[in-house]
Amino acid sequence: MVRISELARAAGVGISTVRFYERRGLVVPTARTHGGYRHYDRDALKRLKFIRRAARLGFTLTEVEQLLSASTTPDVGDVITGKVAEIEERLRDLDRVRLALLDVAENGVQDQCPVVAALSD
Amino acid sequence: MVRISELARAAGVGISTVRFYERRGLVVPTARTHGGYRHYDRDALKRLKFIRRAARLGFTLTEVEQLLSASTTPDVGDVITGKVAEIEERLRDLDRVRLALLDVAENGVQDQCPVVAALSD
DNA sequence: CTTGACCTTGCACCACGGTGCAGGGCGCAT
DNA sequence: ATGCGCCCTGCACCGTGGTGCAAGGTCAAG
Repeated sequence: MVRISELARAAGVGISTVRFYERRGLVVPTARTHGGYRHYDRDALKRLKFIRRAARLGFTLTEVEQLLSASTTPDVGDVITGKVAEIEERLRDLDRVRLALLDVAENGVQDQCPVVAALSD
Repeated sequence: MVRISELARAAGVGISTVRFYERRGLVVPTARTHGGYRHYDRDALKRLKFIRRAARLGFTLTEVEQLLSASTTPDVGDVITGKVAEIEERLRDLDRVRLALLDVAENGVQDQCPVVAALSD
């Protein structure tokens, strides 16, 4: 059980950010002391790190919430099917950018910019 | 050569957004009429679509700028090497989330949430 | 039982990425 | 040359995702 400052430092985020995520329902303290201090277990750190990385991948906090709830909702299937399809599209797009960049690195630019072409259809 | 409204509609964005991207240097009109009207060629549409999709992938507009400039800067190599590495990390993370979701769909949640576990180390 | 570090809430502020409006000009068909 | 619709610039505003501050309370060591 750690206090908020320790949790925040471990996850590389600010204390205010942890509290902000709590308001959004994403990371809830396991317990509070008599005086109101938040206390977190080891899972909280995992959730925090997950949120940060998912957000970096372009998911909104609302989407992150859906991802987190995917494993606790009764009808898991629907949420997951949609999210997986979404993710697969992103994977395709990301990989196209990657390949286009490598193409530019190797062959230079021929007629039109391959990076732009990668995502423009 | 099309006017701004036609370009915007074709890309599925607002006119103000096109002008906003222009201020950021991302999409510049090919020409202006005597009276100041913007005119765009076919490439502009490709760039616009690229920007939108790259942004959806979690790239900031500054990063999008770097991606677009990757093919026109003199020392292409450095930019690209960094960007490709970045992208590969995202690909890994995204794919972990995808696999975790599929795992939940098939096996349900065992002890700890696999989706969280996917990105928490 | 005091002291200093850390915590609480509430609220204000910030940057990013747009979005919309006002006041005025352009361009083309009639 | 007169409409009508579209365009121009400048500026103000918005939602999202945080970040910081003030005023006060808590916790643990000494």
